[in-house]
Amino acid sequence: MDELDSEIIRLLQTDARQSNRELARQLGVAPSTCLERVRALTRRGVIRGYHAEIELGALNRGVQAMVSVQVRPLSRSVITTFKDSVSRLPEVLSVFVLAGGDDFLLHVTAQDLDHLHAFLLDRLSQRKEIVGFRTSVIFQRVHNTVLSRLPDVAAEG
Amino acid sequence: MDELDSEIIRLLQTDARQSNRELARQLGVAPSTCLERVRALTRRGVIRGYHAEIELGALNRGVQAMVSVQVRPLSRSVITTFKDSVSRLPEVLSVFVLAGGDDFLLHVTAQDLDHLHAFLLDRLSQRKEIVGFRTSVIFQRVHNTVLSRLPDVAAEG
DNA sequence: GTTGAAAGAAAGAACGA
DNA sequence: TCGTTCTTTCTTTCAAC
Repeated sequence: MDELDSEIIRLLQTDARQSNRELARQLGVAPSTCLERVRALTRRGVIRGYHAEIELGALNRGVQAMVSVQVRPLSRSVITTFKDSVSRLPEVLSVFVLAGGDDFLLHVTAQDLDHLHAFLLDRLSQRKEIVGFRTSVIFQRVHNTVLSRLPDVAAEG
Repeated sequence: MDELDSEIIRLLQTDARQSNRELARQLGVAPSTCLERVRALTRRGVIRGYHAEIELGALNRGVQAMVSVQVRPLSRSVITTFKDSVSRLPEVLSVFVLAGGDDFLLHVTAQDLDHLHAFLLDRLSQRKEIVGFRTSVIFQRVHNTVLSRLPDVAAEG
């Protein structure tokens, strides 16, 4: 992970569809060098994939919400089963397994508030392992799609 | 947004770097047709961009957390200023503006727990508009990178 | 809106430094 | 590890359907 790798990662996060030639031109290296670097990054698992970002409204997903969930018992099997089945629901964008007060946080989308409500009642309330959940509608989201490598220094204190 | 558009969106969410030819082949249409559809989707803002997905550990971001934040006063200027400045911090992946008990939810990353702690103390605790925040470390995340269009039907009830 | 053909551009592999 | 060259493949335009 030298400077060149970091730059490649930055450029591909910004625009994953630019050509290898264009990438090489911006980096000031030969296309073959660039291609080999990208392959090595992919082989090492640093680059996990390339995804188009789609406007949620166009996917009939005009409403977003965060749902914090508590389940019981807190056994491995209950957590795994809940995580796997909930992440397969089409409304669910992300499932976060948390430490602390809540066990899960679900980032969900729906066509509108009626559909969100129906999702909560039909898909969550029915589950026996859920002992409580709390829903917060999302007014707005700011998403950083380009992440830099954090400096590799020790924390203070 | 017909069936062909939906399929293009699905395929580009799965792999944004596949060639237009390959896309066309999978859809059973001519490459020129596919190219024109992709352009139209981009022009209409349905396709917002193409991003490489990078392994967070490679970016020195081995620890993730969710931070729920309450700010006061709840004025437009306080909310906007907070949202804008926090979203510019390198540790912050997403800022969610919420309805309900908490005002914001921050998805943050850090090199380790020490750095996360330092971030909370140095970047959040210092802010005068924050009247409280609660941090939950993320054990695990399941992320759906391919989203289908939700069915366009009325909710029950 | 969709297609196929043609020109130009890029990818991918081999090889050498 | 990097750059050059060459062959194959792809992108993109455009006239026609």
